[in-house]
Amino acid sequence: MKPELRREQILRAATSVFAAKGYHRASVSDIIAAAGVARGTFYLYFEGKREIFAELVDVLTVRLINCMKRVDLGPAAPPWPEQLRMNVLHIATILAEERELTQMLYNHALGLDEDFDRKIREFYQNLTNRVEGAFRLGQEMGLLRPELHTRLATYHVIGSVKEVIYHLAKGGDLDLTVEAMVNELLSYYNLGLLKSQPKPQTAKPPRKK
Amino acid sequence: MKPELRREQILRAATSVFAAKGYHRASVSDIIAAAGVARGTFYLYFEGKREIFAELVDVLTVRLINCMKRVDLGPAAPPWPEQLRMNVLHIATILAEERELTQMLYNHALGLDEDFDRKIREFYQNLTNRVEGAFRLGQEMGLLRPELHTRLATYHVIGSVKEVIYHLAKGGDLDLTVEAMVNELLSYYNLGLLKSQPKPQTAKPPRKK
Amino acid sequence: MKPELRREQILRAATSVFAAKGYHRASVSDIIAAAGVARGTFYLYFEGKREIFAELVDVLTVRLINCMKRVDLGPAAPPWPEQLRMNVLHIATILAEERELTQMLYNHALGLDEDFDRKIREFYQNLTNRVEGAFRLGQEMGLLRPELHTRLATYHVIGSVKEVIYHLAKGGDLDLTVEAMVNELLSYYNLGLLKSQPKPQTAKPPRKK
Amino acid sequence: MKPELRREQILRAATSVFAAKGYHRASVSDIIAAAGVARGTFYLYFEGKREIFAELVDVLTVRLINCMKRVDLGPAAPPWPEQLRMNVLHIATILAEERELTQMLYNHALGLDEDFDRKIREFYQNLTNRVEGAFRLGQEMGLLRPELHTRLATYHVIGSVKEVIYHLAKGGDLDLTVEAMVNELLSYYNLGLLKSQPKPQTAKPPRKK
DNA sequence: CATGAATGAGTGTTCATTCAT
DNA sequence: AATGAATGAACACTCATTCAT
Repeated sequence: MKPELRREQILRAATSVFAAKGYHRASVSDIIAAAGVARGTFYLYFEGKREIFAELVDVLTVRLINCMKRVDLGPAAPPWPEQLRMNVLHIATILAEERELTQMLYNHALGLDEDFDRKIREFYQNLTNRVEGAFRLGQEMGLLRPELHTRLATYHVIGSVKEVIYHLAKGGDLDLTVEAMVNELLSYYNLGLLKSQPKPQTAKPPRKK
Repeated sequence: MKPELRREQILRAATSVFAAKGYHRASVSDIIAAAGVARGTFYLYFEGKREIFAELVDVLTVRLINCMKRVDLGPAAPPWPEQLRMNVLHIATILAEERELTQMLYNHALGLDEDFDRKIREFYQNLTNRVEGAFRLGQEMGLLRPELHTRLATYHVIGSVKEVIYHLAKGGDLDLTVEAMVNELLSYYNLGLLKSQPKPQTAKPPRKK
Repeated sequence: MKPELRREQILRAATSVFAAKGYHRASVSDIIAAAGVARGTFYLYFEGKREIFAELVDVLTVRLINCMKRVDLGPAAPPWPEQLRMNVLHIATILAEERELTQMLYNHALGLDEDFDRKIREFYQNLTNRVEGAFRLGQEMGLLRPELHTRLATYHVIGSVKEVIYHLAKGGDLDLTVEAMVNELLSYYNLGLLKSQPKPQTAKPPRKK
Repeated sequence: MKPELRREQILRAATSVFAAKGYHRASVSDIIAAAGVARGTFYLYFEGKREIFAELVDVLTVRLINCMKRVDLGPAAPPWPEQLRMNVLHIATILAEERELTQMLYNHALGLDEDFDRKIREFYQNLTNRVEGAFRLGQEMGLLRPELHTRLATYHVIGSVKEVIYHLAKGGDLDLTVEAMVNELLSYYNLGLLKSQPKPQTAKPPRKK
C-alpha cells in the first residue's frame, strides 16, 4: 500500500480512538486494532503515541491559524465587525467539521507532557494576542466601549466560543447551523443579552434584518 | 500525629501535585514524596489515587453547589439580576480562593475513568440546567431578549466564566479583583461590548440603581 | 520463537515453581526467572498468576476426568471390579506421570481464591459422586457388603488413593510400579489387611473376640 | 485483663479466622478485628502471623501425639487390634472436637514456609513410622497378611483416616458418630469392602480370572 | 499493658517501544 | 514495508511488622 495512504489510515484510526477514549485511556493497541495494522507498522509511520497525537493537534492548529485573518484596516477591506465575524465563523466551521479532533482537543489536550502543554498554551497565547489586538483596534476606532478591559473581554469571547463549539462538536443539544450560532453569539457580544431597549442603528442585529 | 492533620497534609500535598502535573502524570509516589509520608500511610487515609482525586473534586463541587442559590422570585427577594450577579460572584470567589483545585479541575478532570467523567458531566449538566432555567425566567419576566436561544446563551455565559476564572486561577495576567471582574463580565452579558450609542434609560447599570 | 513453544516453556517453568514453592509463595518474578523471559512476556501469554495456575490445574483435571470411565454394565463389558481397577490405574498413572502438577495440587490447591476453591471442590464432588455411584451399583450387584456406608467407603477409598499417589508423586519411599501399587491397594479394599482366617459370615466384629 | 486470658482470646479468634479463610487469605487485621484487640496487642502476645499459626498447629499436634499410645505387647495389655482401634478412635475424637483447627490443618497447612512445611512433614513422618511399626508387629504376630507392603498399607490407612476425618470436620454429609465411623472404617481395613464369600486362602487375585 | 499510626519491601500488572524475521 | 513477539521500566496497591505514646 502507498505510504501516504497507510499514514492516513493510521491517522484516521488514531483520531477516532483519541476522540472516543481520550489521550490517556487510548492505547497504541487500540489504535492499531482500529487501523488494522501491525504494531511495528505503527512505529514505522509515527514516532510514538505522543507524536501521533501531537501531529493531529498540529494539523488542526495549522488549519485554524491559517483561517484566522489579521484584521485589515485598508480602505478596500470589509468593515471591522464583519472581519471579526468571518474569523469566528471560519474557526467555528472548521471545528464543527472536525468534530472528532475537536473533542479530542477539548477533553484531553492538557496534562500529557510538559512540552506538549506548552504547545497548546502557545496556541492559545497566539489566539489571545490576536483577539486582544483586534479589540484594542476596535477601541481605537471607537467601535468598542473605551472602558473595556480588553484582556478580560478577550478571555470572555474565547471562553464563550470554546464552550459553544465544544457542545456543537459533542453533538446533541444545539439545534443550530454554525452560521446561525455565530450570528447569535456575536449579537451577545455586541448587544448583550438584555432586552433591547430602543437601540441605535449600527448595532448589527445579527440575522433578523 | 493526629489523623485529621495527617489526612489534611496528604490532601494538601495531593492538591499541589495534581495541580502541577495533572491527574495522569501525578503518581502516588509523587504525592507521598510531597507529603513526606510512607507509601502505606497514603493508603491508610485514602483508598487510592482515583479516590483522593475524587475527594478533592467533590470538596470543591460541594462548595460550589452550596454557594449557588436558586433564583428566588419572592417579593422580599433581591432583584433577579442582582441574584445572578451574586451567584457568579460567589462561584468566582471560591474558585479564585482555591486556585490549585481549580487548575486541577480545568486541566485534567476528564479522561480518567468513565465513572469519574460522568460525575463531572453531571456537575456541568446541573449547572447548565440552573443557568438556563434562570434565563428562561428572565425572558418571561421581560428582562432578556425574547428571541434569545437560551441554551446557547447558557453555554456562552458558562464558557465565558470558565475561561475567565481559569486565567484568574492560573494567576498572571488579570489584574482585577474578583468583584471588579464579575462586574465587568456582567456588563458584557448585559450590554455587550459595543460602544454604547445613545443608549436608553433602563439599560441596566446592573445593580447600582 | 513460536508462540506455542513459548507458552509451553512458561507453563513448564510455572509448573516447577508452583510445585516447589506452592501457589502463594511463588511469585510471577520466580516464574519468569525460571522461564528466562521478561515480565511482559508472561502477560502476553497468560492473564495473570491466578490464571496460569488455573490452567495447569485444568489441564490435569481434564485429563483425569477423561480417563475415568463410567462403570458399564453391558454384557460385553469387562467385569465390574476390573473396570474399577482400570479407573484407579489410569488415574494413578496420570498422576504419577505428572509428578510436579500432582504435588502442586496436593500441597497448595486450596485457599487462593473463593472461585478457585470452588472449582477444586467441584472436582472432588464429581469424583465422590462417581465413586459412590459405582459402590451403590456394586452393592446392588451383590459384590459389596450390603451394610456398607457407601459415602464413608467412598471417602475411605479416595483418601487412600490420594495419599498413596501423593507419596508416589513426591518420590522417595515407595518402591513399587504404579501397577503393582494399584493391585496391592485394591487387595486392601477387597480383602482388608488381616490375615485371612476362616472368615465369619456377618462381617462386622473386627475386634470383639 | 489477665495475660493468659488475652492470649486465649486472640488464639481463639485466630483459629476461626484461619479456619474460615485459610492461612494466606487470613490477615492479621482479620484476627485482631475478630479478637477485638489493637494491632500492637497482637504482637505483644505473638511473634507474628506465622508464629500464631504454628502455635495452633503445635497445640493440636501435641494433643494428637499424646493420645497415640505405642502398641504394648505386655501380657496385661489389651489385644493388639483393640489398641489400634483405640488409637484411631482417640485421634478421630480429638480432630472431630477441634473442627476448626482440623479444617485449618487440612486446607492450608502446607506452603507457607519451608521451616513450617518441614514441621508438618515431621509430624507425618512420626505418624507414619509409628503406624508402620505397628503393622510390622502385626505381621510378626501373624495377624496381618505376611505379603503386605507395610509402607503402602500405612499410607493407605493414614490417607483413609485423613480424608474421612476431613469430611467429618467439614461437617455436612457424614451422619455418623465418631465411634461408629471408626468401627466401620476398621472393618474396611480388616475385611475389605467385598461381600464375604467363602474366602480363598491366598488372598491376592481380585481381577485375574 | 495497650494502642494504632506509621512503615516500606514486595506484589501483580500495564503498555509504549524495539527489533529480528 | 510489514510483522508481532519480546521487552522492562513504571505503576498502584497490600500487609506484616514496629514503636512512640
